[in-house]
Amino acid sequence: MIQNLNKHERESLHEALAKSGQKITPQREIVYTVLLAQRDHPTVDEVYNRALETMPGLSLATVYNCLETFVGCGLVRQVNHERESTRYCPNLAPHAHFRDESTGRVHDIELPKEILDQLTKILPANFETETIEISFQGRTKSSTQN
Amino acid sequence: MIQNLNKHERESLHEALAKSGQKITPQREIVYTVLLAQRDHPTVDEVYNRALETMPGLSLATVYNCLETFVGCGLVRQVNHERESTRYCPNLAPHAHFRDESTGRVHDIELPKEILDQLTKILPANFETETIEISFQGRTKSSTQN
DNA sequence: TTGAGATTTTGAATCATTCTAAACGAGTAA
DNA sequence: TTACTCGTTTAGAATGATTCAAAATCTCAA
Repeated sequence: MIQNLNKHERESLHEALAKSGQKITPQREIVYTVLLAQRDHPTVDEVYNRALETMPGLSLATVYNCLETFVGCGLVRQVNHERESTRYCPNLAPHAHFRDESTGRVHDIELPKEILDQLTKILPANFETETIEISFQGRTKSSTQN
Repeated sequence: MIQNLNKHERESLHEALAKSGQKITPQREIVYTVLLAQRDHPTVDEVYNRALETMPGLSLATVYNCLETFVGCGLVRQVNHERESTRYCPNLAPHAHFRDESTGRVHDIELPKEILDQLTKILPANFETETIEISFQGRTKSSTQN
């Protein structure tokens, strides 16, 4: 079952929403809770189904809305791979993603600050970056499967 | 108007198709020609409309087919940004993409080999990469607009 | 407690992409 | 030449994730 948000988690949610002038709603709390509970980069549909267990009346559109709101206030990142359904990730530390083609799973890859710095340096001077997305695609060589 | 393929370009097309056991067709030549003629990362629809000028009967499905074929034989790369239409890019040198939010345009950014090397090093040992996608999103600070 | 404005809900609409089945075409064997 | 085979193209239908619209409901500041 899905744990409630702890004090710190609830605070960052409320803070982030307040900062961008949005309201706290049960739906938003639950969707955020679902994201934190299982950090496996779920799709909207997966979030929806997990959230339904706690709030049976919840609608899919609301999940879309909530997630969009979270992305808007920087609480959550979108993960896009090819044309697949968008996935969502509450890991705010700079990181890349590795998508395992055999399982479809997405793994977070910690991203050293130096590399990020170097990356921004390859841009022409007048290019101002807002977001950088780095995604690997490949396979994991079994044995110690992650 | 769209130039024909030069000798070298036609050769790489034929070679790539032959290597993966596929046929040379007028449609494929035209679609490839369109891609080389204007390297602005067109969407399928844009490619389709440009190609129609040369081959009025061409169908959209065929453009999808051709582009998929090219990606399959490594002649062309897909460029995905968020949920937008897939764009296509005949630049085979390793490079990243910068998407200008104000214009929607996508710019190629040359990618130094060292950075690529460093990037593959941050992966766990058993992760085998097939493709890496690096995309920046932001704005260009006018003045010397590119 | 109230009212304004934000949010949620349902179901319809959109739109890029994929699928299907029939027609076509190039190359090969007879 | 003719027939055959297979990959390709075509048109249109189908799919599926996402967005939209309008009405109902809720949140929060006053």
